Amino acid sequence: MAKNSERDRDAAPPWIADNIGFLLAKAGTLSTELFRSRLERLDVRPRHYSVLSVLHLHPEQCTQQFLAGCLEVEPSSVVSVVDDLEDRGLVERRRDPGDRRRNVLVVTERGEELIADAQEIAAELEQDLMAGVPERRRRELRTLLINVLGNASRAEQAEVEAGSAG
Amino acid sequence: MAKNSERDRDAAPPWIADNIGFLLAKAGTLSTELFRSRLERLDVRPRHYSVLSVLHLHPEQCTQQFLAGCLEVEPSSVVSVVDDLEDRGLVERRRDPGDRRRNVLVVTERGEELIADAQEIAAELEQDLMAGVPERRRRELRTLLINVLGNASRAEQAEVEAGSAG
DNA sequence: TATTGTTATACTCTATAACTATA
DNA sequence: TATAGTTATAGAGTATAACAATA
Repeated sequence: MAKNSERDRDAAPPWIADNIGFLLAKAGTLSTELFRSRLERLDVRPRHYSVLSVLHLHPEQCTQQFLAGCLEVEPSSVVSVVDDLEDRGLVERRRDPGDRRRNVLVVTERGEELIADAQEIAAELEQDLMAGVPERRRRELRTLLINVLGNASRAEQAEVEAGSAG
Repeated sequence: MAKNSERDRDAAPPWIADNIGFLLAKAGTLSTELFRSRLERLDVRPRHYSVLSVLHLHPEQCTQQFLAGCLEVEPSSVVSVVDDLEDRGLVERRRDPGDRRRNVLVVTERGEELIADAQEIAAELEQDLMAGVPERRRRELRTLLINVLGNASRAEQAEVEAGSAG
């Protein structure tokens, strides 16, 4: 791929430029891969950062079910991420005394330190991805992406309903 | 996840709204999944559409290496996609007489028919994803995403160079 | 019975490296 | 020697389904 990287850096191939879906997919995977490689020095991956972010912003009574809902993944997928984080002493599982089925997740001090470092990396990445784009445009991109997210969720929901009806 | 889908449809969780990387990743995977599910009735997946699109737009002397370059994937990843397409009679591999290492890929008539159908699905999906967004904003989103793509490629390149230097 | 978390399993996508046949 | 394509293999990420403990 080395042969093409120079061209790729200068301009997107013309055929992709008019396909929003492809642009979104490519931008998503590229930025995730970049984030992954920069997170390596903290020995965590994007999914760990996602989980830690949610915990950081919802310090009270955060269960694995809640996490799965926030991240829109299956609860079973949360298990291994929390396992990793717990093994590394970044979070603790605590049985909820009020409902002993539940694990309440608590970020440790080391966890908070790592979150701070990871947030720095995330902010830096965002600066790099948005280089040359004025703040107004950045806000606009955010708004547009949230709009796409909403539309996509609606479309997905419509398909689910059509599927169960037909 | 059914319990959360209603909330998810109405508003993105607040913590993701200020993280461009997460928004990009989510929008990318969501739109790809949606595209995948709509392509199902043609019995192809997004990757097949990508390959067919490139072939459609570069009808002359398109090799697998060229494809890999356009799609920014490893040449080895192209093989199974072309296998699928050839098995279904949508493309043909033809040895380049001028350089017998090369396969020149040719879209069959059936392939062109499928491309037309798939393009319709892609256009419809784009309409759905962009619902409520005026044309001017859509162009802007495209421009911003291409900008992100360029920045990401540059950042990736910088890391590769730093890695091989340090 | 329903729900939380867990395990086992499988599937998709992609990358790496070793191989072949040509150049 | 280098390049085009292929194969085998492995890894990440995620989903599904069955299960245990608890409600």
